[in-house]
Amino acid sequence: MELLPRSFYSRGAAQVARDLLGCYLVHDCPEAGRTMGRVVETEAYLSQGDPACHAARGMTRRNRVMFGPPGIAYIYFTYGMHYCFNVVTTGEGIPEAVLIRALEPLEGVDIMVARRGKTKLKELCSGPGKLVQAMGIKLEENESDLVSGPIRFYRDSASPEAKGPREIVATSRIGISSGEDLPLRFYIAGSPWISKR
DNA sequence: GACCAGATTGTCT
DNA sequence: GACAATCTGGTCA
Repeated sequence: MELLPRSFYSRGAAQVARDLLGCYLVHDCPEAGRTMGRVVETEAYLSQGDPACHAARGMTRRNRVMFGPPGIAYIYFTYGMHYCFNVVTTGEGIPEAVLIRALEPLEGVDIMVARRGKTKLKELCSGPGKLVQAMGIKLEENESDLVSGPIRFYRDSASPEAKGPREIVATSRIGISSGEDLPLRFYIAGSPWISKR
């Protein structure tokens, strides 16, 4: 397992979104322990020509993290009860991010079950709000460093099969009311762990 | 399975 | 005051 370096995030959000598929998201929680999942679904939000991006109308208190350096967590609250976990990409002053939409649960499944109150494995991480709850990611971890903080991404450097997913599908994003035409949602073809077909 | 309404509150105009 | 990068549990088939 190899920690993704800062340079991984210093690229355009669409490229990072594709390359994160098949990587491993790890959260080391001091209280509950470690949880880990494999990224199977992502969405990119761009700084240019993307009305659905939070930063499309300039910097605000909520989205200011997107304007900072890449490799930082952007976590926000929405719909009055859910959180979404994003990765800031590209470069300082260029507000782009990748939303993590679904994971295949791998480690600490018992912890995820307890946090989610669901026993079906497919109900643990098959959606952006669900995986935040299952992984125990908290709003306080907004702006934390993905290279040195409690939330990190790894890739499997050993197995050639795990170097990348077999096939990536690009479709329109989910849950937005503008920019629906852009093919910026990516998932691993045939994965049973994604949020929707 | 598909479709739909309701929950619930921070953020921005 | 409107709306949100969602989830859940209900109905109907």
